[in-house]
Amino acid sequence: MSRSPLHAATIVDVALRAGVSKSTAARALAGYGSVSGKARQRVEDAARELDYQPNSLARSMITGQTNTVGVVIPDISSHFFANALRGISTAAREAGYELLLSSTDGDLGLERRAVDLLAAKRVDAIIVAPVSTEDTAHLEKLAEQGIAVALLDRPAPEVKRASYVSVDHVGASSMAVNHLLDLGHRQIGIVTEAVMPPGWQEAVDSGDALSLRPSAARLVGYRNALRGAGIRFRDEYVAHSAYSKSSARAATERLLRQYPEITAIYCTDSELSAGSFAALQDLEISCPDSISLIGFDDQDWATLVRPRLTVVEQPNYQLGRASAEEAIGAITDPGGARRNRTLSGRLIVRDSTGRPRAR
Amino acid sequence: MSRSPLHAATIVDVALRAGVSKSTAARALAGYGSVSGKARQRVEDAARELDYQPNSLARSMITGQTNTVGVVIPDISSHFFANALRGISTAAREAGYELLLSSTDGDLGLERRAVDLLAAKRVDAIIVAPVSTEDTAHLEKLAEQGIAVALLDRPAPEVKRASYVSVDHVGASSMAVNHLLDLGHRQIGIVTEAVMPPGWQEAVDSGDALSLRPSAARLVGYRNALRGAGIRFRDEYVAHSAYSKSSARAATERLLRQYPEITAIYCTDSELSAGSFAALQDLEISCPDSISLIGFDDQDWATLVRPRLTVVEQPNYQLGRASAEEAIGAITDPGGARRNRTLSGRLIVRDSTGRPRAR
DNA sequence: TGAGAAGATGGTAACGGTCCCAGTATTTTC
DNA sequence: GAAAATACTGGGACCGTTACCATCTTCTCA
Repeated sequence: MSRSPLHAATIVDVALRAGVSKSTAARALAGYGSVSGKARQRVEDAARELDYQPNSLARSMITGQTNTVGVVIPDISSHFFANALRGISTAAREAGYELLLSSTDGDLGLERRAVDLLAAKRVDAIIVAPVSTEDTAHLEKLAEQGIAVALLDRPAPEVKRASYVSVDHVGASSMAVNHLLDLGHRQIGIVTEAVMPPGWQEAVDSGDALSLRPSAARLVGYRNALRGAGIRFRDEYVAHSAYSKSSARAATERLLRQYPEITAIYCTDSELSAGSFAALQDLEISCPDSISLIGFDDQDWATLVRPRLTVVEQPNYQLGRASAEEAIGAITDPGGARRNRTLSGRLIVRDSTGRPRAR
Repeated sequence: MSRSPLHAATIVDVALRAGVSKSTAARALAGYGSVSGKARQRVEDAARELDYQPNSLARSMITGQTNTVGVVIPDISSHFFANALRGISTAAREAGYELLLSSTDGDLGLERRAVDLLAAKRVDAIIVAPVSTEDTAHLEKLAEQGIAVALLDRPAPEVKRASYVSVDHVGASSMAVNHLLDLGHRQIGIVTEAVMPPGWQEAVDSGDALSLRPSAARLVGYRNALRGAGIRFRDEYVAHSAYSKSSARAATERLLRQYPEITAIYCTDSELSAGSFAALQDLEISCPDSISLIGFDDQDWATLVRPRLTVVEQPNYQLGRASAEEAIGAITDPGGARRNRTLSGRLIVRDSTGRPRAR
C-alpha cells in the first residue's frame, strides 16, 4: 500500500523496498557506476512494483540540464510556423529533447516575458522567431546565461552568438520575378508587407542583406531581378499591404486600377497571395491571360483553385528541423561559432503565370 | 564581477549583497511573510543589480507545482490542431501557465513515451487528443498521479477522471446532411475516414455516442439525419478513405462511377473535402449543378475555389481554449467531477450545394 | 513601566535526485 | 596464502528554492 495516492514513489522508496541504499538504487536505475547483478535485479523489480518514475526536476537541478528546448514564435496557427514547428518537434524528439512552447502574437512584451519564463525554467536552448530585428536585448542576455539561441526565419544581428536559419529570401524572390521576366513581363507589380526606410536601396547595396527581415529581403530580391534584366525599379509598383487577406485584396485592386499597364503581380507571402487571388476573382480579371500571378510559399489550396497558382516554395518543415539541429548542436558545443544556415526556395510553375497579354 | 559568466545569481547571492539572510531575501522577492521596507528595498536593488532570476526548477521541487500544462497531439501542422493549439496557448498564458508540447504522429508508442516524459517533468495537467479510444492505460495512470487530464476532440471512456471537450460531431454532421436533404437530395454519398465494426448501428442506438471518435460520430450524424428524413441508410454510399487528399480523391471517383444516381456528397473532414473537390474538377463534373458538395471544418481555401465550398464549421480555436480551461480548472479543484463540454458546429452555406439535378 | 501582541529576521529542514569519497567484499596475481 | 587490484556499497554533500519555527525587536495600551 502506498502512503498517499498522490505521493509518487521516490528513489528512497525504491531503495528501501529493494533493501539497498539510495546510491545503489540510483546506480542500478541510471546505469552508471557498478552494481552487482543481484542488486540490480532487486532494484529493478522494486521500481516496477512501485511504478517508480524519476523526477526530472530533481535530476535537472543537479545535472544543470533540462533536455528541453524553448520555442518562441509569433503565431502557431499560421501555415508557416505550424509546419516549421513540426520540423522542430521531430528533430527535438530524435535528439531526446522536449519542447516548451510560447506563442507571442507578434507582441514584443509577450516575447520578453516568454523568454524570461523559459530562462527561469532553465531550458537548454531557445529557438526564436523574433518580433523585432533591433529590440533584442532580452535575446542577447540568454547567451550570457549559457542558453543556446537559434533564430528562425527572422534575423537579429545584435545577438552575436546565435545561429540563424532561414530561406534565401533574396534569391528565392529573384527566382519568382525572373520567371515572370522570362515569360516576357516588363511591368511587374509586387504586393508586400515590407515597410522600407527612405534610401533603403543604397543601404542594401552597401550592406548585409542577411540582416533584413524576410519581407524586406523578398522586396530586395524583386528589385535585384529587375535590375538584372535592366529594368528600372519603380516605387509605384510596390503595393504595401498589412498582413491580412483583406488588406492584400484592397492593395491589389488599387494597384491594378492605378497602373493598368501592369501585366504581372508577385505576392511575397501566402496570406497576401490569397488576397490578391481573391481580388482578381472580384474584378473578373482573367488569369493568366490578362494578369499573371505568382506567390511565395506553397499552400494546399494552390492546386485547388483555378488557375492553379504558380509559387516559389519554401521548405517550412526543413527550416524547423534545421533550427532545432542548430539549437541542439549549440548546447553540446557552446564554444561553437555562430552559423548561418540558408536553405533554398524552389519554383513550382503552375497555371497562373503565362506570357503577357498583347498590347 | 560575477564569479563565472555561466553561473546565474542565486537567492543567496542576492541575500549576501543585500546584507540579509536567505529567508528575508526570499520573503522580499516572493512577497509573502513580512519584511521591513528598508530590507525589501535593499533586496530588490541587489536582485536588479545581479540580474537575479529565480530558478523555477527549485521552486517547483518545493511547491509541487510547475505551472506547466502538457499538450499531446497527433499532428501540430494540421489545420485543426494548429488552431486549437493557439486557443490552448492563449488560455494557458492568461492563466499563468506554460506549455510543454509533444507531437505524436498518431503513434501510440510515442504517445505513451510523451505522457511518461511529461509526468516525469511533473506538469500540473495534460491536454491530450489520444491516438486510441481504448488503449488509454497510460492516461488513466496520470489521474492516479494527481495530474489533471483533459481530452481534446477524441474521447477515452476509460479515463474516468478526465474532462472531455469536443464538438457535437453527431449534431454538426446531421446539420450538414439536413442541409442537403432540405435542398431535395435523396441519394447522398459520404466520404469518411471512419472504420466501423459490424453491427455498429445497433450498438450506437443502445449506447453512448460520446464514446465514439470524431469520424465515427460524424458517420452516425449522417445516418441519423437520413433516418430522420425516412431515408434508408445504404452501406454502398459510404466511401471509405484514408486520411489523405489523394485517397479521398480516389474514393470519390469510385463512388461516383459506381453509383451514378448520387446527387450530393458529404465529406467528413477538410482534408477529405480537398480530395473530393479535386475529384470533381478532374472528372469535370459541374458543381453544384450535377453534384453538390459539403465539407466538414472550414478552411481558408473554401472561399477561394469555385464554386465556394459549403461547410459545417467547427470552432477549432474555442475548442482549444475550452480544453485548456478544463485542464487548468481541474488543477485547482482536483476533486471536481468529470465534465463534458460540447461545442456546436455552424452551417456556412456557400455555392457548392444546390438543388439536385433533374432526373 | 511592563506585559503582550505584532513585526521582522535568521537558521534549518525539507524537496528528490546525482555524485564523490571512503570503506568493505571479492577477485586476481604471484 | 598474502598482497594488490578490482567490484561493490553506503554515507553524505549538494543543487536553489520554500516553509517552518524560534528568536529578537518594536509597538501598543493598560
